[in-house]
Amino acid sequence: MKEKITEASISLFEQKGFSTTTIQDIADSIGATKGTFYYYFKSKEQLLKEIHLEYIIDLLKRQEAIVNDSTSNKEKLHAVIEMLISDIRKNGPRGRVFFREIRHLAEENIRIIKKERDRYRLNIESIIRSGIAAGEFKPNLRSDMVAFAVLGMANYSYNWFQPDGEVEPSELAAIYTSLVLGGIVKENGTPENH
Amino acid sequence: MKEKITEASISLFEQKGFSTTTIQDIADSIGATKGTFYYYFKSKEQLLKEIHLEYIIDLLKRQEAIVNDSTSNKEKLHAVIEMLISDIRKNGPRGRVFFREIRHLAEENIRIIKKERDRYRLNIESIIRSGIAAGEFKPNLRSDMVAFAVLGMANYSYNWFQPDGEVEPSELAAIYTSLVLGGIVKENGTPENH
Amino acid sequence: MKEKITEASISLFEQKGFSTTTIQDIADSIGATKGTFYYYFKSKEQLLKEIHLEYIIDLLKRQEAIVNDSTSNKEKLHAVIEMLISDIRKNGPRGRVFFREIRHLAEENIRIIKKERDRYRLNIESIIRSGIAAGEFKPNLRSDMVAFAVLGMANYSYNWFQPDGEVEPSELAAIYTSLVLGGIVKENGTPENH
Amino acid sequence: MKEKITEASISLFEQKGFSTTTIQDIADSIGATKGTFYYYFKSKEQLLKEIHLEYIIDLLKRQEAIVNDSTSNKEKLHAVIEMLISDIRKNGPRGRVFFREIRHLAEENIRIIKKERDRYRLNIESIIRSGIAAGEFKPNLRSDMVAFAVLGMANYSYNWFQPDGEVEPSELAAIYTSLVLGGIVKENGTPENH
DNA sequence: AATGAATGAGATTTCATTCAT
DNA sequence: GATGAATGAAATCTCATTCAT
Repeated sequence: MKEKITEASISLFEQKGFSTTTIQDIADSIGATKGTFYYYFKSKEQLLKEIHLEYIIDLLKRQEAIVNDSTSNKEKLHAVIEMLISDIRKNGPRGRVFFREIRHLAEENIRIIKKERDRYRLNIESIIRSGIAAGEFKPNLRSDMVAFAVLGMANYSYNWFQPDGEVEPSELAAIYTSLVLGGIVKENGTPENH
Repeated sequence: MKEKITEASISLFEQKGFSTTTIQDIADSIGATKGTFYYYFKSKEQLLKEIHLEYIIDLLKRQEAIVNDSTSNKEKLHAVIEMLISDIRKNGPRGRVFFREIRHLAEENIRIIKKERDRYRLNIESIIRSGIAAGEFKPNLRSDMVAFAVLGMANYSYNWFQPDGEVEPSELAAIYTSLVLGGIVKENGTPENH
Repeated sequence: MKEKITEASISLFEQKGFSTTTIQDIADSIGATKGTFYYYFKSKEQLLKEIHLEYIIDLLKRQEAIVNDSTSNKEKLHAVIEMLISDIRKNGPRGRVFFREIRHLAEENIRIIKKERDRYRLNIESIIRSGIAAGEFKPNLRSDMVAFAVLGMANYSYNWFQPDGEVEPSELAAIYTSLVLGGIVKENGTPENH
Repeated sequence: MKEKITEASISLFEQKGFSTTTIQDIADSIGATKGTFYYYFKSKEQLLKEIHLEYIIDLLKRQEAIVNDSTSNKEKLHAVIEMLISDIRKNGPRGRVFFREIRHLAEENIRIIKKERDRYRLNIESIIRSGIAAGEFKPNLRSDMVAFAVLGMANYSYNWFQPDGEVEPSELAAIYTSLVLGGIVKENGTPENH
């Protein structure tokens, strides 16, 4: 039941936004009563917090599994992008709620979540830095800004990408990886993208 | 006074979000009363609509000036990115409200704004397409996905970039343009980007 | 267990008041669940009723034992005051709940309790009346008002008297009896207060 | 209107108790809406606080006027008792709310009110002490306990005394003063009280 | 004897909006 | 132009109570 409430809430938060979704909406959407909601959650905010925590913790775990892999930094970057994008099919709504509604958490919970989110970003930055050190990437990159660029690109796809549309998630991941690695300029002798 | 209300509202919407900001908050923040607000605006939503319209119309106008320039597509892309990022200093808050709060407009207004926003995106897509046709960019690019990538990257900077920090807006624009044009991979014989 | 619930409830009702204390509070305070509460009590009000009844019935029984004693009316009055005050140590919380929360009983139960409470008061009044008739007390006293005065004095002590403080209950009872019997004015030839 | 709300609330709080009285009850009883209530009061508790403060501040002011009079301590005591009792006609309900509902204030407000209430009591104690020093009262009295006794007696009258009944307020005040000053015991040579 | 899940009714509070002045 | 009073609809949350197990 708690699961059911959470799923229904994610779906509603995604469609209408957190503050526009009422407890009544949530209760109605699963055929229960408001009382039931409060039996499982202390408050609306606590529900949001749980949604955020579950999301980022799972994402971090999977990301760190990739980072700890022994492949090249190019491959790591590809894998991280692919993970984010192919996650849209299963976790798109949860992701969108995560990106959009953090503001509605209490100060303290915002801090907790932001720390994890920063860790996620710093892991990407660290792939870039390792790649520079290993001679895989250009020497004078601002690894922090590149990390932000990758995140912006990938996160934004949650707002428009249709995983069941014409382009497959893995295709989009390939396109984005290629863009980040090799850019878009046509050059003589440019090797095929990966 | 209408101007004053708008500015105060943008600042509050940015900090607390549209639905969490009350008319009372707005009135308080300019030392007026709620009645005054309703003298200048029909409703809270109408204010939000005006904020959105002013923002996107201005942005579009400036973007289309760039697109109609006779420079190369590389340069157009650079100019578009630079415009977005250097706008953060002056219009950061307005931009953030634009990106985040569109959901709170009425259906019909959402449609109106989305049309303009799409036009903005399609203009970028069209730069990519022209560049491909002109042989400036790689031939097999998905211009739509590239446009989304550029937008994601640039828009996301509204969430973290400090225009008065260590990196100048034009620097960040250069870094991002370079990334999009030439990627991050170090290659023999790769010419310096721009 | 019923006993345990009652004791815990008295303590909570005393601290937080009847309507502010929840069944959950009661259950928590004895490490049980709300279901358990309802196994032993039909409702929150029934619990309050039992608390009231037990209290007043016991008090009445003890009071009437005193009244039926063959001692003087002065002594009876002293004994009644002493009983009330020395009861604070053991039954202070119950007494405070009794005095404060009667309003939350159902009409009918209020009537029942008030009848007993009145009987308690009328017994005091009757001591005064007997004392007047016996020439122990002043002839023109309003025995009803004197009874109210004694009750007010004694009951109020439930709100401030610390039985484990500097003054012993029997001392306070002596002070109050002396006050009621002989007043506070210094007079020539006034005998020492008992 | 604020006045109207306050009066209506006092009457309801007296009849049903603070926590059992709803904002809806209050609004209904003056033919207004809940919104109106919240236009004038921040919360239910703030209303209660204002009721408490107004009551005790007014009472203290009047009491201290009496205490600063140049009359004898006997007369002061009489005047204080008379003031309390004759106040029942006009302020009975407010007084009952004051005595019963303090618990529902927030910790901090309880502290504020209790300080004033204590001052009221200490003023009575101080009359007793002065009377002892002046040789008006018996030398070995516990002035603190006597003050509590007077307060208990007088306050309790708020619970039963009908100012429009057979006994006049000033009569009751005389009876109580006489009781406190001279007691109830019939003695040879005891002069008439007052 | 005890519990955990569920509920329904209602309580406090918030807030966009209206309107007479 | 501007305001203060008032409102009504709705939102979050509470809680006594029931009931199947």
